[in-house]
Amino acid sequence: MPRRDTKQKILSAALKLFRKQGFDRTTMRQIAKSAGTSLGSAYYYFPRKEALVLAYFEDQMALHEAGARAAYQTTQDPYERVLAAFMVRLDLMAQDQKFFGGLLRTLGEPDSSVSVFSEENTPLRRRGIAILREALEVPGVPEAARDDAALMLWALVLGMVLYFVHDTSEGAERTRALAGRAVGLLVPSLALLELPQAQMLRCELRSMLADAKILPDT
Amino acid sequence: MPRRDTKQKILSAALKLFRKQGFDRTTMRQIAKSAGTSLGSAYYYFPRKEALVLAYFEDQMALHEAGARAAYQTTQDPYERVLAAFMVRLDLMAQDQKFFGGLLRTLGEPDSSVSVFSEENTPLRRRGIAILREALEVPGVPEAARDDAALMLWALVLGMVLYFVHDTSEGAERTRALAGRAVGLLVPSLALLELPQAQMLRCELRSMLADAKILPDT
DNA sequence: GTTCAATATTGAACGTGTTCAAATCTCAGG
DNA sequence: CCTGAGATTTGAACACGTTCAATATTGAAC
Repeated sequence: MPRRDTKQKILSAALKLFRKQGFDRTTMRQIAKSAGTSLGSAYYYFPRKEALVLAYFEDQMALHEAGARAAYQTTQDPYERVLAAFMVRLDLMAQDQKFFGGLLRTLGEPDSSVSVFSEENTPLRRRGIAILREALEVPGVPEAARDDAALMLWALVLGMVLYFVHDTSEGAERTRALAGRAVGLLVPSLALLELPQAQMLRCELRSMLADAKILPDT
Repeated sequence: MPRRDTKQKILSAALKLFRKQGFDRTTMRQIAKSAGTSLGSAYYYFPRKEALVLAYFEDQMALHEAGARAAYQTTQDPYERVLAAFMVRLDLMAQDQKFFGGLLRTLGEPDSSVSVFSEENTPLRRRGIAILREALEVPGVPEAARDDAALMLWALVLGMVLYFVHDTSEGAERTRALAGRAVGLLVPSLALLELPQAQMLRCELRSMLADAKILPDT
């Protein structure tokens, strides 16, 4: 336990305020004060306001991985495994609807260090894709299709997050239902990716996404 | 021609500056000055900085519609028609890569009047979906699937825009190629939407997107 | 020309994200 | 204990998005 736990205090304070007031209505000054530190100190640890949300998202990744892996132990059905990964993600975000939009603010900033799509955050994307790929490591999914399927599922998770921040239903039940249906549509189609006709598309998709720095170079 | 054309002057000045400097690096003060008006005046016409990009996007919609319809005259092939709609969109955006991220900044703000997903901008979304649906009004596409297919294609356009702002290739050639491939994959699959099994999914998708205010209520 | 309601313009001011030089703290080494 | 390098904290200041009360303009009606 480090003597000075400032970074964690700031993040905790931020999350509490974000949950209560939302991203935009929470000021960095409030966060610093609530954390018992200065405004400059908050910026020392988090370069931008959005970085707070991103840091939280990163912290959650470990929980997501653990939760998903626990669920993977219970079933070999690809649909159920993928759905479990989606639901764990949603469970983790349950209290966070008011401020997860903050994560989306930087989507269109190719060079920003706090964009999910930035080069800096390649490891984060890699992990997000990897945990979904693990769901597909079962007999029902062709080996050759797993990488591309994981990528598609990752994009779908992003779409789900976008939908989630707009969802006004109790317990985000609409998001859950939609995710369930989307997964139910997509997962059985994975076999199509193994077809020879899809081969060229798959290679091109991967290379293009890598070039746009969305995917790690392979 | 109105005596005072301030709104248009501000928008023109903004676009010129955005193209040169990008969205974030262009200040409202610069825009107002360049338009020969005051900062407050700029805000009189555009409630937020992002509203400038949105207004431009709206203006482009008419051009998009015209361009797409012209292309639709030349072919009855659904793939070609849909692809044409996508390419017209990209042509219109060609000079705008540096600032189209500004349009994405508000994606995660459900209540913001300048979000593409906001209730205020339902007509805009409706038009975007409608022009794509027009592409599908040909014999090769089942009538029952056209609405849902148009919706999916609209989501794909959004994904394309997201990819576009990250694309570093000359003339956004990568975006073009990816769009071509994606359309080539999706359009032939439209027949699947007519299957009885897809019926329930389609109804549920529509109702959910409507409830999240992403789709117009029907 | 005058009047008046509606519209448009203005610029000072505010709030907030962010910056940064100065000061302080920490800890390992002597 | 002292020293010094590196890390951390600080708060004043800056820039910019945004606001808003006061003022000016416009155009229709008389």
